[in-house]
Amino acid sequence: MNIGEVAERSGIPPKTIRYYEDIGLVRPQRSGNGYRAFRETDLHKLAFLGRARALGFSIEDCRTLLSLYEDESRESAQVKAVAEEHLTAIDDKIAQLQSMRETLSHLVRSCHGDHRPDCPILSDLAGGPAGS
Amino acid sequence: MNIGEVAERSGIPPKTIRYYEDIGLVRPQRSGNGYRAFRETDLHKLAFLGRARALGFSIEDCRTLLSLYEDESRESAQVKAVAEEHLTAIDDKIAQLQSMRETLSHLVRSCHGDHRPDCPILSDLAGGPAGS
DNA sequence: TCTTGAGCTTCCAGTGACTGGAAGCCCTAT
DNA sequence: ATAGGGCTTCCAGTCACTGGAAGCTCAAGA
Repeated sequence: MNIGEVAERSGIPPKTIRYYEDIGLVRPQRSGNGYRAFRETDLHKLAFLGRARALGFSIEDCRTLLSLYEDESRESAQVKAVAEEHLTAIDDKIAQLQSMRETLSHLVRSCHGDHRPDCPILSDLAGGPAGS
Repeated sequence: MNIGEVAERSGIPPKTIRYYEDIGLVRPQRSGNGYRAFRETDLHKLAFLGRARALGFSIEDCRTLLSLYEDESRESAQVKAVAEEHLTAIDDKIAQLQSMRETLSHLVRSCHGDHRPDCPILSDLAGGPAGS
């Protein structure tokens, strides 16, 4: 398989596949013409990577997960630990965004949003409660 | 004021303040010795930037918000538009993270996490429902 | 056979918003 | 005189790609 077909079947753009090779996540063989020659296992790996990335795992996490996947003697606890840590990071991120969201939506609601210059959003940014 | 004092009072690290000068967000004067000489208005601007960044506004949004802040003839609708767009982006991000969170927490719950190698997390990554 | 166009290759640079580090000047205190 | 801390600039690295340029390969059509 050439890179184009792999890209289509895995849903990962050619550029990204080349990048993954650069950083050692996949190691396709080469044909005589210098083209990358992917086997089914490479495609499988890339699909794995695509799903892991879609769940927000970092590239380094993906590397770990792939190596666990290929390690017959892994312990599921290792996988679970990686996933739990990531889950915690996601929760933290959500909490942070929700806190921003709360402040921001409050400010947006309090701004009349017309042709006049007074704006509680700017007042808040300019110095906190001085504007409220 | 030198950069150190401004950093302390605004909560923004010196490196970041220099970066903000590089990209034209602040324009401190210079003393005879080449040191940056910040006035109160510069400090005020940096505090404004710190709050806007804490709400997740991009640097470009911050630039816009600063210029609106300094524009006496602004219309509050302009400010509100920027904030609403950002709010929508935050909502999108939260939704995306919550979707990840849901899938991931489901997988984590279904993994026994012991010394055995079978792992529904890896099975899912390796090909979706084939592992369940 | 020649050409055309798509697909492949590599390499370099840019994204956002900083952050770390090196080399070196300035200022104050001892 | 020297030690130290603070200031300066510039370069490089972060993360995960992504765009673009220059050039090679291959299959199809005139």
